Amino acid sequence: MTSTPDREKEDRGLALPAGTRLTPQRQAVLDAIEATSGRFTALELFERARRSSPRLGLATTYRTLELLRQTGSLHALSGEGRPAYVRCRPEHHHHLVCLSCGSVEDTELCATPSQRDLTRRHGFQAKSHELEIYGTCRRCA
Amino acid sequence: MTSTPDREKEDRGLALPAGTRLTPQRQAVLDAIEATSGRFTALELFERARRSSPRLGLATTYRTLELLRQTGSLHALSGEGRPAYVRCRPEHHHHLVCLSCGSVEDTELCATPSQRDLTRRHGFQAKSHELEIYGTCRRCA
DNA sequence: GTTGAGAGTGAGAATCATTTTCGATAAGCT
DNA sequence: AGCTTATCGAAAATGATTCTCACTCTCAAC
Repeated sequence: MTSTPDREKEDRGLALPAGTRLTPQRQAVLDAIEATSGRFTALELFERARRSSPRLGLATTYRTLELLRQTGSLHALSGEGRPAYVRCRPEHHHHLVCLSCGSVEDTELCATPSQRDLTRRHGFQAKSHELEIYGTCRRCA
Repeated sequence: MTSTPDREKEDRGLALPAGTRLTPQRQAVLDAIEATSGRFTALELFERARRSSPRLGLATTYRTLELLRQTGSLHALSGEGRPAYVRCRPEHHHHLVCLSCGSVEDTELCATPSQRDLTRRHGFQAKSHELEIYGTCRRCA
């Protein structure tokens, strides 16, 4: 049944860190994320996950969110407004944030200043970067 | 004395929104920001500003931070660790965040996906963007 | 100089998100 | 079974920020 033992914890892209267990509670949180589109708050997620796992605790929800964040399956939106989370791809990507409806979309499109310019102008050695583009999404246009 | 009446509220780059008053309390907060290098928390700023304006309230400090944020003179760092703020230029710019010492530097260097690609791939109309580059700064290299 | 409207204020309470604590459970290993 | 460790839920604790409210200040109009 287990094609790749190491990957048993993956749930269509939502991955927990290696060495952690996929418990029923965590599964309930993963399912709740699957069932949600766009951004969500920790509390919203908790309430949704609780429908399928009534004894789920808020702390476990936060703990699971943190695990998912570690694997890059989740991104915490910190800017304007209340804190929120969005599901995202573990691979390199950026975010298109709609100022009208608040939806967040992943994009592979990427551009950054060259390392050469960074070194020359700032003596800075880049390791990673995050780009958020604000504007109007297709539906709100 | 006032070369440009409209600019009286500017304090070497730290600008309050038009129509707001530069009160002694706000001046104390601005001075405290001037006297600080790198990132600072709201509470640190409050305590420093309070030295020159002992009756200053924490709420006023937050209110002033928000005003400065509105004009782009200040950036709220939300990512890793405790919330903090950094002074920055009101003009368009991005941030170089040192993963070693936590310092934040402004840069004019900028690059984003083209509007053409955004439209074609996502139907997204970009209005603004924010880029944070993580890595190692000159001093920590 | 008085006045009135509205911006601005401090103190403390309230809110909100998140983390910690701790005793109880469950799972995995031997 | 017996031991070890991960995980859990509930509740308290924490930390940052915002709100409330009564009071003060500024400034233009009288």
